[in-house]
Amino acid sequence: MTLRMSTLFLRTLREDPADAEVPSHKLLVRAGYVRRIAPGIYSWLPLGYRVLRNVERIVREEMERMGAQEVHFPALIPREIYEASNRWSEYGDTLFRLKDRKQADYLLGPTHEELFTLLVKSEYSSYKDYPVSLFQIQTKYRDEARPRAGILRGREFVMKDSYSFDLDDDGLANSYAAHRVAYQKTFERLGLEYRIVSAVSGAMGGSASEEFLAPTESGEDTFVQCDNCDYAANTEAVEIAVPAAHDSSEHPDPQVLDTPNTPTIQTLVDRLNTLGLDREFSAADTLKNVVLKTKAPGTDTWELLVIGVPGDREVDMKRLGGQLEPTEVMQAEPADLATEPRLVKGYIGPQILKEIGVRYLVDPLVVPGSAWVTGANEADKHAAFVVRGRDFEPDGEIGAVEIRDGDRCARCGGHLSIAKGIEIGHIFQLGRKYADTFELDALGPDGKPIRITMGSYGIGVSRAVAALAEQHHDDAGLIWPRSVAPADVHIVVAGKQPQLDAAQAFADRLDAAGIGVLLDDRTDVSAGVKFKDAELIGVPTIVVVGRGLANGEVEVRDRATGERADVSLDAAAARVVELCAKG
RNA sequence: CGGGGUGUAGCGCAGCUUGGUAGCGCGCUUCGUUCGGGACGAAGAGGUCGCAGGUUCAAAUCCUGUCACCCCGACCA
Repeated sequence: MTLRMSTLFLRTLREDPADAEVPSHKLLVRAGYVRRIAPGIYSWLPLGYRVLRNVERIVREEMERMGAQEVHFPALIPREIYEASNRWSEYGDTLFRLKDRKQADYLLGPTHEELFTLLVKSEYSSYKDYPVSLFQIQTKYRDEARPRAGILRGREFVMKDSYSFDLDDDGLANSYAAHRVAYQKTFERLGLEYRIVSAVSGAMGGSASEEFLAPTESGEDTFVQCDNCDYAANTEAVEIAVPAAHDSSEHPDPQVLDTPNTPTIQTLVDRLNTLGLDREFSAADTLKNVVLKTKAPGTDTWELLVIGVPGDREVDMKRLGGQLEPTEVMQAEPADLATEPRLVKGYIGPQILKEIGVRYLVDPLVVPGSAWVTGANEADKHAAFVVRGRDFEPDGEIGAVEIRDGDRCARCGGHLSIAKGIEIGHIFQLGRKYADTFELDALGPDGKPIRITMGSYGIGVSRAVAALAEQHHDDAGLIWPRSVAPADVHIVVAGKQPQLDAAQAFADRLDAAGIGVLLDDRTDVSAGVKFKDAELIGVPTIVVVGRGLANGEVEVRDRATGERADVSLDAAAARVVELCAKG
């Protein structure tokens, strides 16, 4: 089909919109793909909607190829359904709630586990029906605290979500693996560069969970990757290599030191090095004990928790929070500390925590048998040679330190580096949470019910458009992969009537061959404007019908590489057809 | 929720300190010239200066309140 720019509903902008920060947002607005309606809510204009539909099409094809079947649920959902899973209250402010004329409560679906589970429950009852995978491509609503970056994080967005239903864990593992492969194919076809990273499985325990991240500067997810092996993980889930355990007998007995006015690690290290202790101390020799508080789900009381990390490291609250979920964790405030007078701010050591009944977890870097300088639980005093396993025993280990560039890979010892990415997909083994909630059972061959186990899989469809724009652009504009581009070829008419006529005929010829054409047949703008617009819009191949036409030639340009070639009309047509066949 | 910033024409901005006829660029309309890298000239259309109240002879400008939006953080599949 041919889109004519003389009548296309499109207005490109010469300048970046004032409210845009990231490249995808700037370019999608400038090129006339989307327009903002409200924070995190966007309209899709003709070119943008074509890209969105192309992404949808590829996602749909790959889902169907792996055997999932498409359904479509309402976005408007009555409260009762969310009440059953307790999410009407649990979801909090992120849920869009509304009332109908009878004052009955409704919500706009932020995700659809309940509806999928209920649908399967209502239709299927025998083990012979399973396994089954269902998916939908749907508009989701989440009242995000802070929408940002255009369509990267919106309050209304398009998502493909699917669920697998299996009779046992092996079945679930198979469904999970099938989705994983389908996602790899999908993102490859979309032309998105991605990493599969291990994620925290969260409250459901032990099950596999992986995220598909598109590496880009503007991403909001931080992940860690090894430069030597293929290990990659979300910073919440990352594990880093730790030194070997020490033999605790090689350390001298603990020794209390006078360290007045040393409430911070730096002041402590400075002081240690003036004591003439026969060695140089650094922050890494100290054990920092950070007081936090936690609240288990369903309870109302906060409990103190002390985390021990090497003094040269910060505690990463995000990483910690991810592992402790669904328990909430926060920094303890002075008022919380005051409830336990034996905790002396700035001089806390783990030696007494058992005795006073405060839970103590250490980062794995605090290896068994290691000796530390740490607080002596007395103002202005620290203790040296405090040994894990001899002078204190933590209640457990938890990865708590902020990961640094250059930390070692737990698998191969290679260097880890930190990168940012956009989460474009997430697959995880949900298990029986919703099956339990809704009592989703199949009747087994022995006449006994079998509780179904589920997997949950999502692809951010509209977000993928933004991720593509982030990964595929240059200073001049967008550069779409052919698979999602709003057209296959952009024909620029640079000249008068003969050029226009020739371009029309050329467009018709390509159209007949099934090529998507964007024809710039505007007669009221200069060639320069058309070139700029073509680069901004980002169709992968540009054909200029201009002065070369006198010799029967047109110019074929590659948007990505900038390569140009003057060729005959026949050769140009053949070239375009060939390029599209490859894509 | 905390911190920072911005609201003036469709878009991007100046004007506000020191109150006195609301401006610039892009875009838009008409005519002419130009026509392969965001052309030129001429003539135009378009704004309750976020909203409300106050001070004043007079408010885009000063004061008070309020709303909205953007960015950073907290939070969040």
